[in-house]
Amino acid sequence: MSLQREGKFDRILDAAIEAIAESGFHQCQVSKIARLAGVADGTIYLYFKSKEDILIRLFQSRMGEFIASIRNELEHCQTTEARLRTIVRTHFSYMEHNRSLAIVTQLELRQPNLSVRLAINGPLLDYFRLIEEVIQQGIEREEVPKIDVWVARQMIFGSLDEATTDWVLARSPRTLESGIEPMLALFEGALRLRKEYEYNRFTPEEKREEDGNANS
Amino acid sequence: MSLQREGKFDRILDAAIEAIAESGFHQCQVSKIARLAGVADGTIYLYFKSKEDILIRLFQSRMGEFIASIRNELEHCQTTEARLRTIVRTHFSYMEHNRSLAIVTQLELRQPNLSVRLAINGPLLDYFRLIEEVIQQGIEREEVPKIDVWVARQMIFGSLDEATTDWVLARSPRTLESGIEPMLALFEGALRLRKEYEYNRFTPEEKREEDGNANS
Amino acid sequence: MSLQREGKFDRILDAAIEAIAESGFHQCQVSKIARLAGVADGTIYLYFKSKEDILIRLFQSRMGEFIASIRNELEHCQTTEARLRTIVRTHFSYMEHNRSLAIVTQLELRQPNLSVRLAINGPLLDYFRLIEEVIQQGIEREEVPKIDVWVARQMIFGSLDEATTDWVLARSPRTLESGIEPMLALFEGALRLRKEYEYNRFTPEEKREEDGNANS
Amino acid sequence: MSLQREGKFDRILDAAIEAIAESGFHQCQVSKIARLAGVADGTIYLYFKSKEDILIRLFQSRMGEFIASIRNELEHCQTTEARLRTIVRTHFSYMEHNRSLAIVTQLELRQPNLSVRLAINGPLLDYFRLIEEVIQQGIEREEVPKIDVWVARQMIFGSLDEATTDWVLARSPRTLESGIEPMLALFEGALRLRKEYEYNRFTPEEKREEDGNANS
DNA sequence: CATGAATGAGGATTCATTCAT
DNA sequence: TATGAATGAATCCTCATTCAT
Repeated sequence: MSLQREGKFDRILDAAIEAIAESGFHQCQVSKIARLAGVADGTIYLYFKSKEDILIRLFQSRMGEFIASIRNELEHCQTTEARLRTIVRTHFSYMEHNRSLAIVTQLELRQPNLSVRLAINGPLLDYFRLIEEVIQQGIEREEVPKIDVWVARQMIFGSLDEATTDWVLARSPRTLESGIEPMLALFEGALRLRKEYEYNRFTPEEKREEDGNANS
Repeated sequence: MSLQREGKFDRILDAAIEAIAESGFHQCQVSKIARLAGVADGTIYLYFKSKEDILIRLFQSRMGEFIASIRNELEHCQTTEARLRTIVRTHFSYMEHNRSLAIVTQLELRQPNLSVRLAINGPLLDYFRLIEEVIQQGIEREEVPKIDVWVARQMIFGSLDEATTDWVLARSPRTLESGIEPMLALFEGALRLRKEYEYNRFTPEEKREEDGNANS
Repeated sequence: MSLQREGKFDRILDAAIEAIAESGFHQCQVSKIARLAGVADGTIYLYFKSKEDILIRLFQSRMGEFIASIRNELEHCQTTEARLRTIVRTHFSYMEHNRSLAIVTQLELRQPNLSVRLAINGPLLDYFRLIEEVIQQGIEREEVPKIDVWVARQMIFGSLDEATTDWVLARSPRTLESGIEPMLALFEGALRLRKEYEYNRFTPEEKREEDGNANS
Repeated sequence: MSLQREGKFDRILDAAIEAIAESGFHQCQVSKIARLAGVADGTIYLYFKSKEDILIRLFQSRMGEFIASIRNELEHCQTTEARLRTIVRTHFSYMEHNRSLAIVTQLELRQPNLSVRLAINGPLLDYFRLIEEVIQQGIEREEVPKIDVWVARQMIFGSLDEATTDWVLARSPRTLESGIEPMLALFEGALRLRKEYEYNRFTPEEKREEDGNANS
């Protein structure tokens, strides 16, 4: 029963992503989502409080997965460089492999609507915190000089977000993933990242390990 | 006559900025803008094609001014560092001194609506081009290594935009202008900016000049 | 379900006839029709595409019934005289017994609006064809000399229509039905109708039969 | 001055006929009429009370001319046949030579609007009276049996009107004037018109005179 | 007389949401 | 749980008319 519930919940969420990506949140009627999900209009309201709630829960659910998967990958990273690389790579490839979701995230979720913004804030602040932790850790590990963590986070998230929006709007014909290395290089410069091998040149085993991660 | 026309055009635009910033574009009735501007509802439509057209022309007009003023200031800059500083400083202080406009720009203009996006694209691409020109010039002047100009622009604009949105949403209690120096430091690192005095250490007079500019 | 649907469709149509006859099509708000029909405003749009569509479907529906009932009565007529009488009598009595509909038909449906005219044309041409068939048949049966069928139809329909409009506008205090016999006499003269008894004076049984029909 | 006044009055009227015929009364903005007439919007209101007043005065003016010209021609007619012929011929050829006016008369003037109808009624009743007089005179001169004058007028006007509307709507490819003779034949039959030569076969001079008129 | 910029009333329609079944 | 027919709130825009010049 609960499984069936979740089945329908996710079916509606998936239908919503496609429908909203296709026609936009306002243009997309609840009845279209219902049709795509194979349920009656009224059934939507057994799982979601409102149309807006679909958008919010959609973001919370997918963004939660996204952050969890980054956190998981970060576990295996030894260096700040590797951590940054993980963030950039995961951000770009996740978006590139979920274009409909990216459209919703980059365009439709930018609703000037207060309640949407507030609800979105939660997962977004989680992501911000994650980025800030990586920077903070870099500072503590002395890979990064004492910089303004808040502003650095703005830079990192803002850059990733802008690149993703550019790609969604097809402002350039490039793939999103082709931006990983150049973006990473900028971040490393911005953070004055001292690479492991630069100061740890006598512990080549660490370096190798890290290289492996970096190239994966 | 034409003067009066322009007077009314701008009065409506100013009224729209306040009204939209206060209640949001969709929630804000045309009659509210008319009331604020001190004209009849119908008069709006002598100057604008539609409610949406107000939003579009608003952005085009104010963003045009903004870009023109940056371009003007850039004329007087001798170094890439000074140019970057001009961009960051002008961006942040313009927004901080026009909070209602910033709200409209950062929140209301992010309409997922296609025709709005298309109309907004023009001035936005102008701004992108301006940033890219600064970077390109830096490369040509060998102040900046050969980097990916497109991605660097994404970083710079994305960072400024995210910082502005953070400030508008009051995600932090900081002023926007307090972010100028830290953000600039990040950009300089990202671009591996070779400062004038580093390689021109024998022409200290230039350095002083540039410093003066930077502190203005 | 479908029965309820039809029930509501007709209730809206009846409400529309009353409301439009009372205040005119343009003056009559959709919400007034909804109120009269006992449904919500939005419900109207489950059954009709637009306010104009109500007017069109109204004519198609009622004019369809009207033509069908004439066609049905014509089946039992043996002579052209009887057929003409059926047309005149049915036209006048139908209108006289449905004054609101007549008002809509004679006044409101004369919208100079193209899409209304086009939609109305269908049933109207049906009626024209019906009249022309009666005349043509009269010619073939040699009750009527070879006249211009098209012009004869114009005369018959034009006369009936004008008389109905006169009555609707109360240009005379007469009842519409009091015009049946005089109008019929004119038509018979116009068509030089050779009455049955004139050339069939030796088959009085036919005459009687036809008289019976004519007076029914 | 008064001449100039009339000049402008008529220019506006002519502009209105073209504009209304082209786009319909409701679709045709006052400013379009003003542009066509070469005057400012406000000037219209120096000559007409309202937009509706244009329509009304237009009909009164042109219909007045039309009726006057028929009355004038009727003066020279000796027989009812000649008079009927004059009415049919003048009606059809006037309309055929003034198509824009015909469009306005047959379509746009059929406004379900009460004040328009009332104002139109005047000239229309004049025309009705004119027709009725011809019939009445026919009865008095014993060219026509004692028939219902009111209904006969309905038939005559209704037929002419319907034929004109058919032509305006291009329901048939025929010219309007090709309907003169067939229509006249129908009217003569309807009125049981005793032609002069039938009962005056001993006064051939009258007959000749009338023939001449009839063929003109 | 002439202008034309300014006025402001007025209503069809959509679609998220409900609730009887 | 699931349905889907019914609900009804909420607003942009047009354009005839005015009146200061």
